[in-house]
Amino acid sequence: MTKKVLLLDGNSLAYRAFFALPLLANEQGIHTNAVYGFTMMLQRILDEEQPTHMLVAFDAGKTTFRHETFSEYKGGRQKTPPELSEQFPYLRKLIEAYQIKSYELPNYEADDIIGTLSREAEEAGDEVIIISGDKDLTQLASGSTVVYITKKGITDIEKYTVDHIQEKYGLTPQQIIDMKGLMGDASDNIPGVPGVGEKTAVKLLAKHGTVEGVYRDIEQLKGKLKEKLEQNEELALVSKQLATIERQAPIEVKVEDLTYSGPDMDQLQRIWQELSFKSLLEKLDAPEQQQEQQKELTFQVVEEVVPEMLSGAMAVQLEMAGEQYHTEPVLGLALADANSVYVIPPDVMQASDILKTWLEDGANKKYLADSKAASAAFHRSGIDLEGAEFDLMLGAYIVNPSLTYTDVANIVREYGYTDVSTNEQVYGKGAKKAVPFDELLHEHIARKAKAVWEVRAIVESRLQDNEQFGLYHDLELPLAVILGQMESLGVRVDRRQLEEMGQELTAKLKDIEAGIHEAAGEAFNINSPKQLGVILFEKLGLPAIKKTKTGYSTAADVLEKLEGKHPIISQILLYRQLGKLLSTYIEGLLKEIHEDGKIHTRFQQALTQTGRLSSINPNLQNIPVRLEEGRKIRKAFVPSEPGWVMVAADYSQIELRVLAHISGDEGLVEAFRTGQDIHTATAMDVFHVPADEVTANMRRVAKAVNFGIVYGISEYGLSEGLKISRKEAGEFIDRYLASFPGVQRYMEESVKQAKKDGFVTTLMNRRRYLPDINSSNFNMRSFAERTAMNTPIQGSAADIIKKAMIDMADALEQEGMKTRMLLQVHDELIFEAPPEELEKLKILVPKMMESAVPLNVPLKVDFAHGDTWYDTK
DNA sequence: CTGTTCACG
DNA sequence: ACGTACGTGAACAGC
Repeated sequence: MTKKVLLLDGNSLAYRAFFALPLLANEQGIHTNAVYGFTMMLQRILDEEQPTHMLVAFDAGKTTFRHETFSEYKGGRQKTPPELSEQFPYLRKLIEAYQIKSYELPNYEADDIIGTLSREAEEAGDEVIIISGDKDLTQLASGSTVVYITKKGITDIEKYTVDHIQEKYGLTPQQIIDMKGLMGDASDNIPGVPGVGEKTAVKLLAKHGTVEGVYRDIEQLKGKLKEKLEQNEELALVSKQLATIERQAPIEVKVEDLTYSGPDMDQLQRIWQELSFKSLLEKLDAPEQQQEQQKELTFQVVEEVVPEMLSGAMAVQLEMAGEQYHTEPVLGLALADANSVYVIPPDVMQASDILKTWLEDGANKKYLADSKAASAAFHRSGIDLEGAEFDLMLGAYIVNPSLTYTDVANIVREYGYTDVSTNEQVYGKGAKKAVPFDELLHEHIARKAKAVWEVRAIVESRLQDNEQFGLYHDLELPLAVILGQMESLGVRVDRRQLEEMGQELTAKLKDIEAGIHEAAGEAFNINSPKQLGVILFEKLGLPAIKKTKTGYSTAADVLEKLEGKHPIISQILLYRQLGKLLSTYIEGLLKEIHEDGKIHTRFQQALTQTGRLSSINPNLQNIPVRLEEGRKIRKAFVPSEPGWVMVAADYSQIELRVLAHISGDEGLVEAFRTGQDIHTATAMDVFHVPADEVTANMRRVAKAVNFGIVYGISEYGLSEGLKISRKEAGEFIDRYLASFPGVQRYMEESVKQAKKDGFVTTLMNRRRYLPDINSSNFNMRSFAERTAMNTPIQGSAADIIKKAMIDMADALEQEGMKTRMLLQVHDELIFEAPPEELEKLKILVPKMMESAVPLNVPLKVDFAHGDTWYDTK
């Protein structure tokens, strides 16, 4: 029988896991992230691969035979952080519990052990999988050996087969060694040839095969490259030698000794407990045991609500089986305080005036898991909830927006409370999802209410500690009420209008489709990038510009570059554009119109990492506007009262104004204070010309640079945005930062703050944690750095419009106006209004929005109205 | 259930 | 050298 042999690079994987995950710790304060990451990876591999033989190889000691060749090998490496060193004993114990063999050999590295064993296994005709975080190991790939290299994260894996290496580098596995020889490896301090990087190395090897081949043919080369190669021949050969994995190490283990037959479950459970791997333990002993672990809870299912049950402050859990709280049936209501828990079935709830009165009295404080969902659902039953004093989801979101807030059980677990089951445990998932029998359901609702009651104080104290209580209590909490009202009110949509547009579009699409099929010479699915790729790049022979993971890219920017090369391209672009309108906006929106003729979106208030809202079922924050054909969709969004008008008010350049404020950059502040066109002003400074000499192109460039600045600029990003070279993009950035030194300072400070504190903040002290900011992985770190620059800007803008919404809602009520706020689209607010209020609104709306938060530059709001949303321009 | 594409700010 | 602009949601194809 052939064996399936798994060889793991213990040190490399532990390092990867350590840097990929935030610093977790168990109850004794021992850090566990590396062991945890290793475990997750291991579990996944065991599930997927089901090996018959396994070994974890470790490096032994500091020096190896390679140091005899090159004493600086792996020199300049940072010392292993103590937070990681302390985890190695646990890692060993864990491997022991899995009953996996481990091995190390003085003077050799883990690579060499793996190299030697994989050779033996191959010779015996066995299948081998090598797992490491180090790409060096890919040199071991062969017909029967695949090398898995962890990608960002730890459970994500890239599989290096011979073919994959060929495709990715155009090299054989053996040539990986030659590549390392030429380009070196900074992390192992292998020098390589100075000035030769991956690109050059690959080019050379494609032509000359090996390092030796390059030097054999050295006379064919010329210029700088030849010079560099000649000067460093010795270095190249030594580097190659260093990069070569020893496949004949004097190891004492044999492949036959590595049999794997599963973990010792008792031992595994013990070590997981020691490390506090709760989620893994749960998986281990299924839901039954989890139920048993919960503390007993007494609750009373009531047939009638009596005043004695109701106190001045209670947790209120209104249970629905799904997320769509605008339509989802109510399954029951639970009330909890320190002394008692009551569960009220839906019919009892509906019938009780006592309960309705209590819920509508703001003097009674309610603590809820999701106040917006509850009040929207109560609203359907004719109950106007008042006095929502605590919202678990919002509180937890403000403490840390990076977690997902969909389930009470998962939220309260973050705060150490475990006496409640997850929705999945109670309702099941996928096809098996169902409402359970009453006893189970009632207990679940009761436990949720109790959990909210118990956890409230902890969440609030965390908010206080972080100086975020104000943000939570005075911004997000009142906003939830307003959003709930906006959602319940809904937006009126003209069904007929959409249907007519749909018919036109359908006819047009049919014509275009026929034209495309004719041009292609066959019928195919234009919506399938795979089929389309074959037609364009194989059948029609157009040049493939970009590739995706799965094949040719056919994205719009690629197709645009091909326009003019073949008439089919512009037809495809048009087909895509109109197809999107039909399926997403015509058919999609029609499906979302409720019986009242309105669309009731849901604003997610605890989702984005920056503090913005998002809109779902449907998304009303991405209704087309940039292209006229799409913009017409907005004609279907109409006032819900006859004769009323739609009103739109949007902030002009809010993000750049926020940047001016928080950076304090004098030039930027001055430009806004004097009311200049900001892109023109930027162009003047960047190109050193007076206003009347700024050309349209200069302004276009300045605008793109401004965009880039807000996003956390990178040369590459700007070069893509402007379709110019990276070098030119870099020059624009340098000139911008020289012109606006305050902005440069802000960028540096943001990154510095993130590195020091682990998070960045907005104007109102919203936080975003950036665990990757000190990552050793360039990509992850760069991403985190751009995020550190962007989040305070985008997030502060979100803070401002949220405050404006609260002020605006207050003002409308104060003034006793009929106007209704309907939608928020990040920097604009949409209303419907009776015409007689228009004159007043023209003053009031900009005033409230502009004064929401005082900045050191003015905020500016543009106001428009019309018969439909389309006409508010 | 994931990847690609495309709509918005 | 690395391979990206920041933040979202929905439809569709193809496993």
